[in-house]
Amino acid sequence: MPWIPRYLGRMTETLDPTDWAILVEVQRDGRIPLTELGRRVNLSASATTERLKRLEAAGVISGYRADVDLAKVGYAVLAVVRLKYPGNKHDPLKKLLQRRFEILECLRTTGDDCYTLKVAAGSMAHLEDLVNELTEFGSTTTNLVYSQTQPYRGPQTPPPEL
Amino acid sequence: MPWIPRYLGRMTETLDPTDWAILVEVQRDGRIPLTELGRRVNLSASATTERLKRLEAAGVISGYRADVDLAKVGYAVLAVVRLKYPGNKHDPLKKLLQRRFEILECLRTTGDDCYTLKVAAGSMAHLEDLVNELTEFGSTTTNLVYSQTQPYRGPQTPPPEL
DNA sequence: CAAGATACCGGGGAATCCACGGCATAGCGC
DNA sequence: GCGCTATGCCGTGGATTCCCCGGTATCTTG
Repeated sequence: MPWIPRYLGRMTETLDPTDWAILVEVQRDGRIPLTELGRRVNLSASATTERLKRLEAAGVISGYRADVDLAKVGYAVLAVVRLKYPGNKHDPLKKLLQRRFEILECLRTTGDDCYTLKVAAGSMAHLEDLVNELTEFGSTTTNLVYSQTQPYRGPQTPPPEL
Repeated sequence: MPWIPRYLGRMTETLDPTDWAILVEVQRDGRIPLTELGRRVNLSASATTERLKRLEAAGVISGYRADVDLAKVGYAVLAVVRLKYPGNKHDPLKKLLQRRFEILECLRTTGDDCYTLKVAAGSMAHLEDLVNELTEFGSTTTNLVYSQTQPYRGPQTPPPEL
């Protein structure tokens, strides 16, 4: 293992292959015991613990989350809504995000549509009600999701040098 | 607490307010100890364990994941790419998903653009390289992400009756 | 070469997880 | 009403895991 100095708190961290192996495993199973994790990455439990703590302290791992099946809890409809947002009063939208938990994700982007939202609804009527409220902000474009060809996965390797 | 019969293995589960409280907590912190979780939802540790196991067995909780900060591991650029996909040979795209881990998510949707992808890149040159490869399948529309106004969050309440 | 820093290992006490049996209540059949 | 069963909750250990400690090897620095 080459010696690589670590400088914490920086924008981008210096991660060696073992760190990446740890990240891959904890992204796959966030509740894996540290002894098992150590076995997977060929390290003792205590060394694995130190690396994991460092990754958490540096903010590389920002937290652990349980993954909930939307359909199983009653959200049968998933949709992507793009919102063309005239003007620059963005506070009302933030208010809406705090009230409407059906909005699962909201990305501000370049291009004609200022925001791209991922929303979940229990029925088409529910989705219509939600889009109605969004349309008060600007024009919307809604696409229903057939299936998640690739459910969200985190980064698995460092980005290539380009 | 009202008595509610439970039927596992169905498309949608019957969840009472305590189940939802558990879901909210484990989505916020997937590594919370069961004793602490029980305290939050006013239940003993063993009762909490049984409910959690049931939710896992029923597939309501599909797994636990560590959340990795993309910028901290070198992915400075996040983008939404919409892909207009002529024809119906979808296998090559699946191959690409297995090879290109920069594609974090892929949704098949209704509308003019068949697929909506979320991709991460280390630089604009890297993103260009990636979009070039996607353009071989069909025409693409790329929007860079300024910021995640609302990072992904799971469902917090049952859907309203509409 | 000595001093400091980094990364790893191993050990032992504390906390957690897990499986068991017991208790209370709701629904069901008689 | 009266048993019987099923469900949900609790409490108790025994096994596992976590967490903090000191010790060692290697590399950097002066």
